[in-house]
Amino acid sequence: MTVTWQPVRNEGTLYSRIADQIERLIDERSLRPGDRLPPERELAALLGVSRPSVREAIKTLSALGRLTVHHGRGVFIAPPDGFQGLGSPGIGLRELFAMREVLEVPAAGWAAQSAGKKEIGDLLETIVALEATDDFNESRRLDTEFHLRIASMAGNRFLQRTMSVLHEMLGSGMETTLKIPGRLEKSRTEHHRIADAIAAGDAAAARRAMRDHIRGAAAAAGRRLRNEAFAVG
Amino acid sequence: MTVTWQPVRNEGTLYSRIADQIERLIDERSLRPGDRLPPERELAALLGVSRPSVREAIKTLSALGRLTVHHGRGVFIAPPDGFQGLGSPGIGLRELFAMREVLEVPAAGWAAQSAGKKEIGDLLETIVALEATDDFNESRRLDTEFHLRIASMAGNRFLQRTMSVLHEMLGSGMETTLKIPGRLEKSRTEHHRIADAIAAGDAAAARRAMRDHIRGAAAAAGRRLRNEAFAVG
DNA sequence: CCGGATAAGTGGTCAGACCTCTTGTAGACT
DNA sequence: AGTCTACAAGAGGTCTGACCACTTATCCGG
Repeated sequence: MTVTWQPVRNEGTLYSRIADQIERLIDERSLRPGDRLPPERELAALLGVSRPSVREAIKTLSALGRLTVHHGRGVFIAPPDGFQGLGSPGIGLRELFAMREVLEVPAAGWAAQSAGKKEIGDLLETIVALEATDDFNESRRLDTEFHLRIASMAGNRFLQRTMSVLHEMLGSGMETTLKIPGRLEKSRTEHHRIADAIAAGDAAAARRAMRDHIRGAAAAAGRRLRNEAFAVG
Repeated sequence: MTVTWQPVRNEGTLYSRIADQIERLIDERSLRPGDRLPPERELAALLGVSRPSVREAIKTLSALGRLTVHHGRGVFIAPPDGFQGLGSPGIGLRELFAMREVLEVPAAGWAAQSAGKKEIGDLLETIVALEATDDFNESRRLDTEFHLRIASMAGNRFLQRTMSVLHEMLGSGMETTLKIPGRLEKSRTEHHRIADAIAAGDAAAARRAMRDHIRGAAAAAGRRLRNEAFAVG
C-alpha cells in the first residue's frame, strides 16, 4: 500500500491541516476501514511535525468517529457506522431509535386525542403522496413529513422541535431504512394503521401502531448495520 | 454560580475523562453557551493534569461542536447545535411538563437497568447535598443536577441533551416549584424513592416513582399558576 | 507441548519552553 | 481633548524529549 503522505501546507492551525489530510486519505480510499495508521511517532516524522500535533489531529478525527484509537495497538480507520452526519457526531443509531420510540409513541397518542379534521386530511394526503412516488429521495422526505405532521398534531411545540432535530440527524447520518428490500411496503401498511387509529381518535391503538412501526424500522436498521460490520485490526 | 471543577478520577483515558467532565458541566448548565473556559494552563492546574491532556480533551469536544476555540482569545461553550430557537418564548408550562414525563420516565427505567455503582453513588451524593443546603438557588441547581444525572445514567446522549435544554427552559421560565410550601419536602421523599429504585435495579419502580414525582411537580406548578389541570397522558 | 516471564511496539501523560494571535492600554502625536 | 500607535499581557499553538501503561509476540524453562 503506497499512501502518499505530503508535508503539511500552511493555512489554518497545524493540527486541523493534519486532520484534513488524514480525512482526505480516508475519503479517497487510500486508507480503508480497518487499516492501521502509521504509529504516531512515525507519522509525525513523515509529516515533518511534532507528535502532539499529530495526536490532536487524531483526537479530532476520533471524536468525529472517523478513527478509533486502541491503547497499545494503534490507530485504525473506523468502519463507516453511518453516523458522520455533521450536526450530530457521536450519537449512535440505537440511541436515536430509542428516542424515536420515546417521543413518537406519546405523540401518536396525543395526536389521536386532539387531531382536527383538516390535520387528519393533510396526514392522509402525505400517505397518498408517499405511495404515489417511486423516487427514493422524495419518499424519504415524505416519510419524515408524515412523522413530523403527527408531532405537530400532538400540540406540543417542544416535542415537535425535538423530533425535527432527531429526524434531521437520522436523515443526515444514514440512508434510512426505506432502501431495505420489503421495508418500504411494510412501512406503508404500518403508516396506514397509524393514520387510521389517529383518524378514529383511538389513542391507545395509535400508540401501539407507532411503537410497532418504529421497532420494525429499528430492527431493519440494525440488520443493515450488522451486514456492513467487519472486524477492526 | 461557582463552577465545581473536581480532580479527575481514574477510569478510562485521562483526556476522555476530562472531556466528559467538561461536557457534564455544559449539560448541567453550570457552563452556559457563550461562557469562556478557564485558560488551558489554569484548567490543567485546577484538574491536576498536564496541559496536553486538557488540550486533547478540548480538541475532542470542539470536534463534536460543543466548544469553539479562538486563538489568542480562549475556548468558549458553543450554542447547542440544532436546538437553536428552542429557547424562544411561546412554549407553555403544560407542554414542558408533558415532555418531562415523556423523557424522564423512560430515562429512569434505563438508568435502573444500566447504572454502575459509582454513578449511583454520585446520584446519592447529589441528594445528600440537596438536603443539606437551604440556599434556594443551590437547591434548584442540585435538583436539576439530580435529574440530569439520571439522564446521563440512561446512556442516551440525545435524551440527555434534550433534557438539558428542557430543564434550562424550565429554569429560565419559572421560579421552579420548589418554592411552593411543602413541595420541597415532598420532593425530597420522591427523590429518595427514585434513587432507591434505580439503586435496586428495579426499572418498573423507577419509572413509577419518576412519573409520580413529575406529576406532583406539574400539579404544584399548575396550582401555582392557577392553570387548569395538567393531564398528561 | 504448554504456560508464564519478558521484550518490543504503540498509545498515554508529563514537564517546560517558545511562537503567534488578540486585546487592552499607556503614551505619543495632532 | 481626541485619536492613533506601540507595547505588554493573556491565551492558544507547537515543539522537544522523557517516561508510563497497555498489547502482543516471543522465548525459555518446566
